[in-house]
Amino acid sequence: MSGKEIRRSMPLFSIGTVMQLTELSARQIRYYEEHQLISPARTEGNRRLFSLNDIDRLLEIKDLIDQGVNMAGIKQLFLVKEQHANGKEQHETKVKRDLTDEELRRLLRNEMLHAGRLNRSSLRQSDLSRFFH
Amino acid sequence: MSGKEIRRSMPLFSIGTVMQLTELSARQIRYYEEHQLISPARTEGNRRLFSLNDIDRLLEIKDLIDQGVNMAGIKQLFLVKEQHANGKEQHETKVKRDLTDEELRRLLRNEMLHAGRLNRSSLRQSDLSRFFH
DNA sequence: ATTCCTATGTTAGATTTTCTAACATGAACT
DNA sequence: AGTTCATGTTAGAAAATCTAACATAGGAAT
Repeated sequence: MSGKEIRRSMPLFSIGTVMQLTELSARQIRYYEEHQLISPARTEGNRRLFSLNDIDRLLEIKDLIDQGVNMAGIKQLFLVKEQHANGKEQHETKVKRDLTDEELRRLLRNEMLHAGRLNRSSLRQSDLSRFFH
Repeated sequence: MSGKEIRRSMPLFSIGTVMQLTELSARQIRYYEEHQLISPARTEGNRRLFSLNDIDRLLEIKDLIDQGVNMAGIKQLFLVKEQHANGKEQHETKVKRDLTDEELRRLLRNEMLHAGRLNRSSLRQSDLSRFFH
């Protein structure tokens, strides 16, 4: 169903509402956007408008940060996840082509440590979905 | 499920969002509140915060207004509906006790004319629910 | 131990959004 | 012609949000 996707990506929530829903500060939310972990829509007057997907992402981010993953790690995890969702097979090579050795090591360690967590994070993701209907 | 009720009554949306979702003007929304057709929550700073239920109600109101029902009529219809939902049997007598003859006639006519519509309105009501997963 | 970096807090000033209250108005009714 | 209803419009105030800048605790690197 593509309609579902549309609904979930519809910009509906102000940052104030999102703060309460996620228990993140405005500063944190903006910082995560600055690091391109989310890309909320904007009103004509430049105020952020968040979708359900944005909120799910923020909850995932919160989770990952609790487990010690940093911005770069989260970004890569999202990339991997996206590629996985798209059923691309060459992701291993493609994703990691432009990483330094250092980053690569850190990433692999994170993937090891938190492989199981990621799935839990997906469950957590549905927490918010369950809020609706 | 009472959890569902809680979710649907959670104050989440600013008036700007609701305006777009319902295609009603701020003036209209406030006017309907003034006539107690909705009772949105408020932030600490007194801004309105609407729930999914509020939005469903607004869509119903819009529908009824399109069919020529006025504020008083809509209020009574909501009362009847509520009573019906609560499985009260004496609603016929109780609800209409304090209506003038005139109002009663108008109400009955509306109920006749729009009995089928009201159900459609209930379908319409789920339009928005479908927005969320 | 010092320095650097990361994630977050805090503050300031500007801009947008929303609020209430008041006045205006066309349509329908009396 | 005068009312009432539903809505538009305007004005001024207050709240929410924005960006940018500076501050800082805790870890990481040197």
